[in-house]
Amino acid sequence: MRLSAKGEYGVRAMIHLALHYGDGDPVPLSRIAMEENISRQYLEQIFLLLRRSGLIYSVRGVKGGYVLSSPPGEIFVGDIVRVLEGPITPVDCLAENGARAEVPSCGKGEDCMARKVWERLRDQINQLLGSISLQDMMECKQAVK
Amino acid sequence: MRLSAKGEYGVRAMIHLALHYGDGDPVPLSRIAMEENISRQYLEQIFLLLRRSGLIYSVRGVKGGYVLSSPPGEIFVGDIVRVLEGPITPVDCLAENGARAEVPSCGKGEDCMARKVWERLRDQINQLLGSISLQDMMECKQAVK
DNA sequence: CTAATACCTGACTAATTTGGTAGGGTATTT
DNA sequence: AAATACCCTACCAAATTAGTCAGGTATTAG
Repeated sequence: MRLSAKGEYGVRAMIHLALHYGDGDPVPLSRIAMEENISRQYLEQIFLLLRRSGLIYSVRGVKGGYVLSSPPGEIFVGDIVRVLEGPITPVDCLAENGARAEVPSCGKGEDCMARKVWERLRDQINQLLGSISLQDMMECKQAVK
Repeated sequence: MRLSAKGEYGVRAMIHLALHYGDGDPVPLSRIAMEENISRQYLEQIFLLLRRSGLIYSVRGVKGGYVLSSPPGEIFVGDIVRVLEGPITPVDCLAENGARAEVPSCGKGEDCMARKVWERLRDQINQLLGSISLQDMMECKQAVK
């Protein structure tokens, strides 16, 4: 039940961008890497994913860098984590076949007793991560349950 | 944010034991492995951990097998997951130094904005997994929030 | 125009984790 | 004494993780 460094770094970097949102000019990756103590080349990989997902956009050239695509209030931790870590689900057996509920490897169907727990857990995690925006984090607001 | 097969198998196997709790005789591992569709030798590794943790005990010999150490109402999903997957924490920076709050690798201290999110997430997951017992799962009860 | 800055990309890699197997042992009971 | 079933160590292949390397391309300050 652990995020990888990718997700952790990604969230930190996005907070960093949020703090400079509205400054006028983009934040260079090298600066984020330095201040957040993350390898520049590794962070580039992370930003590649974030950019492709549309959460941020880039400006090339001398005074280039990265900018949030939306205001901090409209980007949620869950969005970031999903982009960097894939779908949030405690076990594979309920990953992304959605309402189909294809019979999983365990051979049990709807009557799998463990399944209900994992569903509840998944929903709670998603609900929590989907309710905290970058804005909330900047203001240290506790998200409302 | 995913459990490994170890945790998933472990919970399934423990539910299996719960269903036979009070039967009088222990459930052989080979039967659980077969009915749950898990490799016997892999399940042995899992049961080794569960036994050492005290959640189950074993009976050797011909009609041997495994038995829950406590009634199903007193064993919680969180206990099982913690034994098999280690402490439940979304990121390492808040793993198990407890109240010490040693300054983590990111170099930031208390004022790390991401940290609060991870703490909340950790607490919610722990609370949920700590509130669902094997008994609840057998009865398909939804744990009370 | 050109040098510097900064993004962009693919390939590679060492270490760790994961999900097992193999092959034996040991205790107990029928 | 033979069968059952737990016990334990060691090994392994594949995947993942957390990066590094070595370049490329776009833009702009001067």
